Amino acid sequence: MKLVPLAYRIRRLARTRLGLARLRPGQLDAVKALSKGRDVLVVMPTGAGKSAVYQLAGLMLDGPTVVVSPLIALQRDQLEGLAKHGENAGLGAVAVNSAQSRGVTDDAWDSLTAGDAEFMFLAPEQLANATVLEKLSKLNVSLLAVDEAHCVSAWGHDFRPHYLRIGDVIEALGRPRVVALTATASPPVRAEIVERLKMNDPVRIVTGFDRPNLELQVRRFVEARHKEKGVIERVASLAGSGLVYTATRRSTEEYAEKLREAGRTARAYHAGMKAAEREAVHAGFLDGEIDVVVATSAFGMGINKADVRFVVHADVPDSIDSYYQEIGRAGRDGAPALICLYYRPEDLSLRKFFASGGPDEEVLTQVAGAVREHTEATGSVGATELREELDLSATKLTGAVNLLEQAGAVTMEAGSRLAYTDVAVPAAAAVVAAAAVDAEHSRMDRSRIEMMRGYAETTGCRRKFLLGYFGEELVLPPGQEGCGTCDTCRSGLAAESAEPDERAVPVPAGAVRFDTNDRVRHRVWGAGVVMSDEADRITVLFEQVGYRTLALAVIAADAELLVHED
DNA sequence: CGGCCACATATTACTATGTGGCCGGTGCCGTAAT
Repeated sequence: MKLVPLAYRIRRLARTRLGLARLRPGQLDAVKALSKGRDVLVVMPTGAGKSAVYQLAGLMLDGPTVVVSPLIALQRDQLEGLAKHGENAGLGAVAVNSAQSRGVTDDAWDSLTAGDAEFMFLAPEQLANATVLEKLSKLNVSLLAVDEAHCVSAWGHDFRPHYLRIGDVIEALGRPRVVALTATASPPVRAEIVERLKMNDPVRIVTGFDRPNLELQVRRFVEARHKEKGVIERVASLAGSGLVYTATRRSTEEYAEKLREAGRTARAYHAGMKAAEREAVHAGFLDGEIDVVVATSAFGMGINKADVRFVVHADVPDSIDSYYQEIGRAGRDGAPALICLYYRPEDLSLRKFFASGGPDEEVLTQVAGAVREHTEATGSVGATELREELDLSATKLTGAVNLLEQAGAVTMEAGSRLAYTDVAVPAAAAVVAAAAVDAEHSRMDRSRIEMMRGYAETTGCRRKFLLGYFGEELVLPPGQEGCGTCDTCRSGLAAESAEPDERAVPVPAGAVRFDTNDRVRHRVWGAGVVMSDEADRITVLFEQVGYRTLALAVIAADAELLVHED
């Protein structure tokens, strides 16, 4: 056999099958690593060609590729994208979901089994279906791609708990290669994706987060009505099309109406609207008929419009991760775009309410008790059997099982059978342990909200703050401090606050320095990583308690409080 | 946690302020009723 270099074969496939003349370095590295049998985590901006990574790797590896995708609408887009290249290119793709007829689903399985289709798209919930899993396990799946992989962390804990079960599915399928792809993931989110998907020492390909064409601004308000007025007047005056994000469905409708009165073709968008109406707004925005969409976080994934000129937030989102996702929809054509957050500290309270979540203790008690009884009687219980017995929705049951499993009280065995780890432990103790796991997660969520407060209230360079959150340093020409294009840099506030403030408690000259990405240990909060360092404070992400900001003066006054690790 | 609504009360005829209760985001799935 003639030895053809891997990179050459990949490039040839890209050219002949996908019609891609060139591959970006990250794409090629990812496909190479997958072809050699490695797992890969890809963090790349939208439009950089994440899809091509799993498409090429899927073609390189023998056996079908399963793509886990959060929305059926996204699955359709991907199918259409592949269909463009024609089935003859070996790119046959099918989907399995509840929105299509039984016949279409049967055909999908047939063409996958016959080898006519290489790719199967499905939502994580499908993988909880025993029939689906059984069919897949007979097909020698060679690659499992998790698209929009940040959903594992963002949705897995409560909203869509099946995201936390994908790791078990991967093992049940005999450990195919795994590729996780997302545009936005801070270091802790990356770590969580790798852990939850049980990825095996993955190659991490992370391209830069900086978007220099986005001008970053924050406007702070005391009165709610002043903030609303500010948003309306600003958006009414901006050129081009854009997005306004709000926290509630109701306020999307209110802002949209006021913006229409102010002369814009604005429409609301939220998950409470009828599907046809949502599609109409989406389509109208893409073709330019609608120039402003006022939306909850429902509007976003799969929106591919290059010339979005502004993203205005009328309410603060729940994390910098979400914020970065939402503002990242602006200026994809590379031309300047305006990003402005209209901020009131009180608006954080709604986010705290959503973060407080908390497990349904009654459900936890039911599930823990039932699994324990079954384990005593027969050793284990099937998930479907348990769901019918307790009359719970799949989502509720999975959420409870996830927590009990993380607490070590319940174990998932082969064939998705559940077993109680130690029947000597009463169910009530398992419930307490599971609630503690959930409380830890809520603490992490609240600390992420605090980071959002930090961004809104910082007097330093906002771009530096955002990049620091994603573990990246702002690279500037020598002598230049700050990006120069965010509001604090333009006003001189960032430069001013970078100078030591003589009114502040002085930091002793000989004090230990902490730099971004240093590993540290706090006497009370344990191990962590420094996420950002400013003139008088640092922010640390602690493994147990999440993000905390510490004043340098306080650290300096107590040499044992925070120390370097290693 | 904070905003909004309905309703009550107070002040004085159409409005102003206070109080208690309730609500608030993201999407799969599968099944029942047309």
